[in-house]
Amino acid sequence: MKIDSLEIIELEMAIFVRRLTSLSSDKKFGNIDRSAYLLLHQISAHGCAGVKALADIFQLDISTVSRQASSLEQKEYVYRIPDPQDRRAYTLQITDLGKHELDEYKKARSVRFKEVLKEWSDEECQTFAQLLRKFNITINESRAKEPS
Amino acid sequence: MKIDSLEIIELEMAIFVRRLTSLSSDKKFGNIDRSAYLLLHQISAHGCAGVKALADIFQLDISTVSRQASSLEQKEYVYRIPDPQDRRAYTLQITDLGKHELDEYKKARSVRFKEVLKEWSDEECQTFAQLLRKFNITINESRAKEPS
DNA sequence: CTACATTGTTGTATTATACAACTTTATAGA
DNA sequence: TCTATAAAGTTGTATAATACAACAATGTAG
Repeated sequence: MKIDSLEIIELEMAIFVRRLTSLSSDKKFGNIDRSAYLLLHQISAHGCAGVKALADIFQLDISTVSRQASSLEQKEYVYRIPDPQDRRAYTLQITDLGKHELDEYKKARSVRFKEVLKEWSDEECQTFAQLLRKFNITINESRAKEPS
Repeated sequence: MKIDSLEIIELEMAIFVRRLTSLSSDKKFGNIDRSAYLLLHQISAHGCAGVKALADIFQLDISTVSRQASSLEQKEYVYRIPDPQDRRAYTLQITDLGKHELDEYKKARSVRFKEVLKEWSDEECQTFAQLLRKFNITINESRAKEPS
């Protein structure tokens, strides 16, 4: 029944976050942490954006993203383009170095997941990938509808 | 192909952790956080255990678990039983109050997930639950084999 | 008996985060 | 047009979860 599944999901998600958190910090995979990864991925895949927009996307405080952006800028993984329309604002653009690091990081993570999932069948991996993606979309939608 | 799935999993997991982290802290669901929840669940479901054993299970530093345990003890969600064989050690036992709070917390989380997943079919929920559980078991095994 | 190992605690540092105060710039209302 | 308010970002400060190191008490093996 669906209720049973929900209870399993509820518990397993808590465990899952714990496991993934230690998996991620296990190896720092170079200079990038999960936050930086998501930021870099976002501007690399979906175009450059300002601090505010990124904070909205990731449901983080603007100040948090501001610091993450500074850190990325300091490492020269991104640079700022002033917004000609609005002199308060700017957008973050990924640099070649940033693209390179992002790629390396992705590769390192994929290697790790490949090893963890080496006994899983293709089908299981595909299904899991789809459901994870669907969950992320779902939770994003559900968040958008709610009184934040 | 499996490689493609792995790349999706790799990215979606990072997003997933971000989403879940903000989902969990969104509402503090009472007095319990994720760490406390996992600790309480562990000793409730799998019997009482000492700080060392719990740290091993969750891949946390002993000092971290020690503090979490103190915090739970202070809230009277657990109590300590000295180990008669080893006077350095003790085990943590859940109290009735602890059981109650654990239950409430589980319920609150389930309500939240139920809402997020309300449009999902029974089958999808079941499959997702199974794969999450399987992933947690897999990652646990893979960890055990490795040079920690 | 001595040396080493183990369980747990506590001090300290780090990291990711939020909130609040602030600056600069934009916009809307009188 | 002037003024009040809103918005984009930054920086100061606080908190929470974590790790590492130093330590105390106890156990174990040579």
